[in-house]
Amino acid sequence: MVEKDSDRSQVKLEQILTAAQKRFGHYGLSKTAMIDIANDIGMSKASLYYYFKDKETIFTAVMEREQVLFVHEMRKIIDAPVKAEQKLTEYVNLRIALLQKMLTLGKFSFGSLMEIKPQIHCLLQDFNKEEKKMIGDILDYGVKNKEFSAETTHKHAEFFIDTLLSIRKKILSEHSDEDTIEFSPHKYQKLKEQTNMFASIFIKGITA
Amino acid sequence: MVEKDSDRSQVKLEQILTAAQKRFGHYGLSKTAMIDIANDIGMSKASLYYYFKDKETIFTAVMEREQVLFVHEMRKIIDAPVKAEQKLTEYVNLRIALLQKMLTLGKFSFGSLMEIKPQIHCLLQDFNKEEKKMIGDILDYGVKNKEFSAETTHKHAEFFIDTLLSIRKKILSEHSDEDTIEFSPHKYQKLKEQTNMFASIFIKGITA
DNA sequence: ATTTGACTATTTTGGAATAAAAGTCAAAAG
DNA sequence: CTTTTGACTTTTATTCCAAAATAGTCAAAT
Repeated sequence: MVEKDSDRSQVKLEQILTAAQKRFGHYGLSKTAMIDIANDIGMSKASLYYYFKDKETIFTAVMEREQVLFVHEMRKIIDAPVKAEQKLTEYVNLRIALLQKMLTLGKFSFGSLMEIKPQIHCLLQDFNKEEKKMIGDILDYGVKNKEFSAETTHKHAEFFIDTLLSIRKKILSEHSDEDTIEFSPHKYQKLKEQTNMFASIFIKGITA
Repeated sequence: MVEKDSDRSQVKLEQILTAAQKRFGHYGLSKTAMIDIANDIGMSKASLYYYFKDKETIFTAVMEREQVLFVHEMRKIIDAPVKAEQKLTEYVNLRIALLQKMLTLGKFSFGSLMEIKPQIHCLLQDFNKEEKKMIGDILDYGVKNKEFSAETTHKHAEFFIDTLLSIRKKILSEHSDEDTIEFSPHKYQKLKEQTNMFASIFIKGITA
């Protein structure tokens, strides 16, 4: 594994992640072989292990990239001078887009993959916390603005994130014969409807 | 299969269902053999097929019993002269109790069983519709009483039921290593908290 | 510091043999 | 005619195993 962060190393790292992301996007985690990624960038398989501990770590790194990007987008929304209500709505829409990326990326079933691989599970859990923090910030901002009633914003943020996750999981797991999930336009539509409805009722429910 | 509904037949039917319910409750659907049920009531396995088409039908019948009981309880609540808000709250609590019965009964994973067995899937779908109708009635009642804002109660009822289902499924599927689900006190508590919070925010969200 | 071929270790796959349970039916019992 | 059953066939689940594929290691080379 690489220790020193030379420019040369950084380039290689990016190269690997980009190739891996393409493979994972097409074939999913399990059906992508390390040798495939290596061949794509004209490298030997063994070299990959110089840069990354194992396959799971590469996958995790790819996911993390997307998450970081998402958090950046969200921070922009959080810092924007608009009503808290609008921030929540934008979050919901942006979150669906992220889901879409994650799914086409991994072709994983929420149910199986997450529980088994500890590293990925851990990453998602951290991200979940980050999300709750962001929503908590939005709610606090809404309370400060007399937009929302001043209740336990922490609990509300947790509830908001958890429920949205529940909705996503349920809709995605419908009709899943195999362990791969296809994010059909129908599911996309349904998910959008239900999450938007949830957001709108949630907002009304906590409005001062 | 039995055609004529003699008293004698009815007694046998009940006997089978009761024995089956015990077995399913202890060992779940897949780990309960027809021969076990037959032995429990001193009958030959072949006789069971005189009364029921197949194993799945027995299981379905057992589940249906519980559902019918639940609907009766709910109708009592719906007809009671209390605020719609209270009716919704009572529904949520009663619904958790039903879930508990269903789970100890079948030890099934929502994810696997339901999709595969068409008959059970169908029963649950019908029950789902029945639930939406009941909640729709409560919402209509609430609108009539000026308790709730007069919006599309039908859509709201659907959303309410679907979201509660999502929440149940997600919490139940947490940490499920095998395909059996244990309804631990911890999960029970969590489920209660989240569904109650959802109900309370939902009610505020649609209150006039 | 980086790369790799040759290596080992682990996982997955497929298939055949086996066991277990589902489901059928003709004949018997009441 | 209704109900029951032992003996039967069919289907499904389990086990075992060998072969193939893939993950991951390491000493030597660049």
